Amino acid sequence: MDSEPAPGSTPYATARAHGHAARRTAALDTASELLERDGPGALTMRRIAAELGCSTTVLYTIFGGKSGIAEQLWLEGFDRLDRAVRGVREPDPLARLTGMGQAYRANALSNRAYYAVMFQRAIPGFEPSAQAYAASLRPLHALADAVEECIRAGVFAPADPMHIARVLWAASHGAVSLELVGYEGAIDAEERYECLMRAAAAWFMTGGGEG
Amino acid sequence: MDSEPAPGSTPYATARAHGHAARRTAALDTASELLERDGPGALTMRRIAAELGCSTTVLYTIFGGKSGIAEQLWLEGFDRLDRAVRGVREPDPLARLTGMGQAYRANALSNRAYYAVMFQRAIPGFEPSAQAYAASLRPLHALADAVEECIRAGVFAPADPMHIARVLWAASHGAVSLELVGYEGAIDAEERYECLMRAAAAWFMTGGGEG
DNA sequence: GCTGTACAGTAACGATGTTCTATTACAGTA
DNA sequence: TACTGTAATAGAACATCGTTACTGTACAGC
Repeated sequence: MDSEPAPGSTPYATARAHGHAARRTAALDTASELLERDGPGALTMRRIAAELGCSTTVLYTIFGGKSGIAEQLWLEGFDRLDRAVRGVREPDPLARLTGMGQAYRANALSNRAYYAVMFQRAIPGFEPSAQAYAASLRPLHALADAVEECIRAGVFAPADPMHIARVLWAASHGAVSLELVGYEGAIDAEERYECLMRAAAAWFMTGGGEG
Repeated sequence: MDSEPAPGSTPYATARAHGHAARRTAALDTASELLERDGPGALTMRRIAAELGCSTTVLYTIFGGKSGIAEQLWLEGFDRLDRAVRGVREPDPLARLTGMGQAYRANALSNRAYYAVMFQRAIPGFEPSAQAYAASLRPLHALADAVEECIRAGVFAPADPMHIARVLWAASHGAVSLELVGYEGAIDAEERYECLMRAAAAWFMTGGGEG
């Protein structure tokens, strides 16, 4: 889409001039588009290469293999989630926390394919590296920060913010996961989600987080 | 399920059907063993046939394809879950409900591969049929029954039992799902799980289920 | 014993991720 | 300018997957 080579220059020259970076981002853009448009099943090395106008060999030199591409998409998915969660700017701590919950669900619903890659092992052979895993914890830390402010504001009883954040994440994830799989009908999914969030929040207000 | 030719119940037809049924259960046993031993990735038509000592053609005549086998395993997974949940025989309604939650987690932990098939789309092309989906709701109804008794006993505030059951299931599923994926460390998984269950239960005791 | 049909085994087809091989395009030198 | 070396690429090949066409075979009914 960008990085049009100068007239007369060959692909080789372009790759060399811009380093692999341009080719790399172009490949990731293609993979991302393919993932969102046709789902994880359509994410094929040959298809990425075809849409990119090169052979699959290039993908192997850049990413090492399909797992390399999968990991980048995995990271992109968590980055989107992180931006969605951190984009909630409510001044009130509890409102921010519940807003983050809604942002979590909204992000999952509008990035279903990414969510499948992140949490449903949609790309068969892929397992995230420890490095990628560590990076994926950023949204959880954002949640924990909001929880900590709730505790400081006296809205939540004193407890380990990270513990509470993990519980809240698990609740959100469970509701959204079942909704995305199409389980138990999507009709009341939003109501169910908010009910679960309220339940968890109420519990931590009364100090249940300590037991 | 059916596949009985049925027109004219000649002894040969029934004998053939019996042989058919025997091969069918043998194939499912092999598939199940393969699934549990080597994971969903090892569930291959050729491999099932090899372990069974026949060609893949047989599997296609019996199950129609890999999706047919996947659906049987899917149903078996939900059947195990159902048996685990209904096996809780606590007389006290609330104790039974929390016991069911623990049974849910225990069943998932000891049937990881099945859980992956059921909730993580571990078999790429497989989508459960509407029939299978309906059958998979049995454990949810068991949960709803326990909830209803909690309401009748005055432990839970009056509300739609199915609604509460779904929320509880979502919470359980979220915690277990993250635990199975290896997310957020498995160290405090049990504590986290119980915390979430207590939070949800407490919420419905105070009548949060109506709002 | 013969015929027809339904099933099983073999081999093939298309597609996948991955790798091997040969070619090509460029940079640096004499 | 011509040569050499290196890096990247394309294309075909390999192993595997789900699936299916073809072929033989074994059994029920006459």
